[in-house]
Amino acid sequence: MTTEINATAASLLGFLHDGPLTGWDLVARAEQTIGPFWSLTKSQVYRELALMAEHGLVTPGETGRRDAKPYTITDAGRAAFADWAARGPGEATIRLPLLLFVTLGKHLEPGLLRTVLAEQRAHQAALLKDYLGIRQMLGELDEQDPHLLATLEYGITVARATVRWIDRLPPEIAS
Amino acid sequence: MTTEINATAASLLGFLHDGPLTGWDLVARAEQTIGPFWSLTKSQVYRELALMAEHGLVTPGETGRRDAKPYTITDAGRAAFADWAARGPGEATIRLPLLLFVTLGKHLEPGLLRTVLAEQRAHQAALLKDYLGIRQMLGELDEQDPHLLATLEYGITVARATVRWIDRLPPEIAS
DNA sequence: CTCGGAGCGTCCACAATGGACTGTCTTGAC
DNA sequence: GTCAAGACAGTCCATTGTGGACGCTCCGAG
Repeated sequence: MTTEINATAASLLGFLHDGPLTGWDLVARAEQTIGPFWSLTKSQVYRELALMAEHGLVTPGETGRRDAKPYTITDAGRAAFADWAARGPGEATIRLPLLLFVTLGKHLEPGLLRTVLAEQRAHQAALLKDYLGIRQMLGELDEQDPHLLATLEYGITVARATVRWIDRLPPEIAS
Repeated sequence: MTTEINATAASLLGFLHDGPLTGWDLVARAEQTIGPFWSLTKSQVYRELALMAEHGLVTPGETGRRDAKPYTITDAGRAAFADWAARGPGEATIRLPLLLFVTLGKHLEPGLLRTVLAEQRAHQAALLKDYLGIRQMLGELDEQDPHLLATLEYGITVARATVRWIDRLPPEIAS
């Protein structure tokens, strides 16, 4: 009978499979790996770590420099993680204020939607450029974790698709 | 000095521009228009409606059949909406458990990721088919709100991109 | 040496989620 | 015609997620 954990806790346990990490590290790790596709806040991370420690899924180590407290995954933690994984990924949670702007376009000040779309296009293009840069770099360092690569690839795919979508919007919208 | 509202309240006010709606209607409306790109729960909607009524952004009408209580947007409500819109769309919130699965793939039972990806491919393909069906239907009814169309188009673009992404994943992942 | 900023964590108020629960009306099977 | 299933409409609560303020500790540039 393993402890039932939520997706947030599961993601932390996932990262802890690679070795002990502090809360701070975990936030950074998530940021670097799934970045925009898995939001995680400090508050959340520390809360879950404390809870998981209580349930024995994780054990805190000696606090080191600057109060850094590394957590190590336990066997129970690994079991809980496997258990969560077996239940499959849950529903996605998505809130895109940009799309809200688009669907409510009719009720916005004229021209506002146009401006916002232009900004977003620029933003997505910049993002895409970043991703491509990272991919290039990883290729040169011949870092080859296919899972990270695949996630990056998803970012590239979606950013590209978004830019193309904006470019093909009919003139009534890009008014 | 208009009341500062959050994105959720703003979305409700946006829909109310088209005429009075009950909380239930608002949930349905959101579902039909931005569907997967703007999550809204009942609890949230009723809470915001009550708050907005308190602030005079919205006025409740006579409760009709089955306790249905329609809300009408006020001038203050329209002002608050315009104000929110002028501040621009905020940050997107995204949590894709599928991507979490992919990046943590290394630590999953062998084969699990493969299964999950196959399911997701099917899911996205079905979604895409739905969207295309809706687009077709709207075309025939020559319903022509370009904003709704644009949102639909986004769904199509992303679903398609996702399917292609899955199809092109390297064999080490679709192991 | 010192002081500004990065590393590390706590805490809190507020927002969002999901589901249990309660009622009301409609409809269609019998 | 009735009555059960299920759509409509809303309340409430526990849990989860978000964002920022705050407070320490250390490092390094000047």
